[in-house]
Amino acid sequence: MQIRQMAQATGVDVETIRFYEKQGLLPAPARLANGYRDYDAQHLERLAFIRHCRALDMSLATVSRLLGLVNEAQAGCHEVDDLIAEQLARVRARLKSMRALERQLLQLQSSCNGAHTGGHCGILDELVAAAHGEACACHGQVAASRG
Amino acid sequence: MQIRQMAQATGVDVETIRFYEKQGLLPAPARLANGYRDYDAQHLERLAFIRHCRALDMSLATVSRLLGLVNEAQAGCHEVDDLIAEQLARVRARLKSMRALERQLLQLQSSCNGAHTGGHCGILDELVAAAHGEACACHGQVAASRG
DNA sequence: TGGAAACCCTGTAGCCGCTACAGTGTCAAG
DNA sequence: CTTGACACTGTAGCGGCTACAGGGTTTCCA
Repeated sequence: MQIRQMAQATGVDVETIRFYEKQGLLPAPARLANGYRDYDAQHLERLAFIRHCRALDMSLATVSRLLGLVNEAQAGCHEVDDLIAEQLARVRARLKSMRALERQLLQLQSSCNGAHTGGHCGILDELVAAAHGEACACHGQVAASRG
Repeated sequence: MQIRQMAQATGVDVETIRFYEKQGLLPAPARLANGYRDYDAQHLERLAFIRHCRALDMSLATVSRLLGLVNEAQAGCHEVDDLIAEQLARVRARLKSMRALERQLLQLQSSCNGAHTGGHCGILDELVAAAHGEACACHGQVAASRG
């Protein structure tokens, strides 16, 4: 199975597959006589596993740890629990700050008085005022970050 | 006002301030005889504005556009509206996918049967099965992305 | 006067997870 | 024999910082 077939079967970009190999997430496959990569079913499964974990927004480092645990089966079961719990915690932390963001943006949006033809823009006024520290709901607030 | 004082006044890292200057978000300040940067109140205000927008998770490109509109006042009012609305849309899209993620992780967590001493790890089994495409709730799901 | 600590400067490299080339080789069809 | 689609390697770019290296300046204390 050549790289394009792997790509089509999993929906993963060809370059991304090579990238995963370079990163040590996918083992280097056999090569055909012409030097082309030749994948088997195990590679396919592993790639699908990686993408599933990535869909759960795990970092490649986390996926890598998880892949290491797959082979140990029950030995690493507690660790698997922990990894998932950590991931959930990260997702929840981001959710929390995203909800705060949404609230703030809504508030900002409502500060537009709709009178676009004269006077000042309410949103800009709010933003500038906030920059001054007056009436600012979000100082000290940290925006959602990747974990 | 030297760079450290700016940093302390705004809670922004010194290196980040220089970075903003390099990116064209902060105008280059005057220099003292020894070559040190010498900021004034306008820089302080602008930096605070930038940080406020960043706290709302806007990209530096968006902040830049917004800064351009500040000077035009009412002329760019519609554009300000649009920028905020776009930002809100981005935040909401991410919120949506984050909520999906949370659900999936919870489901995964509950699939651990708690019997860590024998048999298989339920979470790993689920992940592997999902990689096969069986019982997978998240294929085609795109994880939260930065916008 | 001398030396250490704390600051300033510039420039560059690293982080993450890709993505997008450039430059080259290989293969199948017309 | 050419065209086009694929394959390969290697490197640079994205965003938003962060962290150096390698230098200069200022301040303080002995």
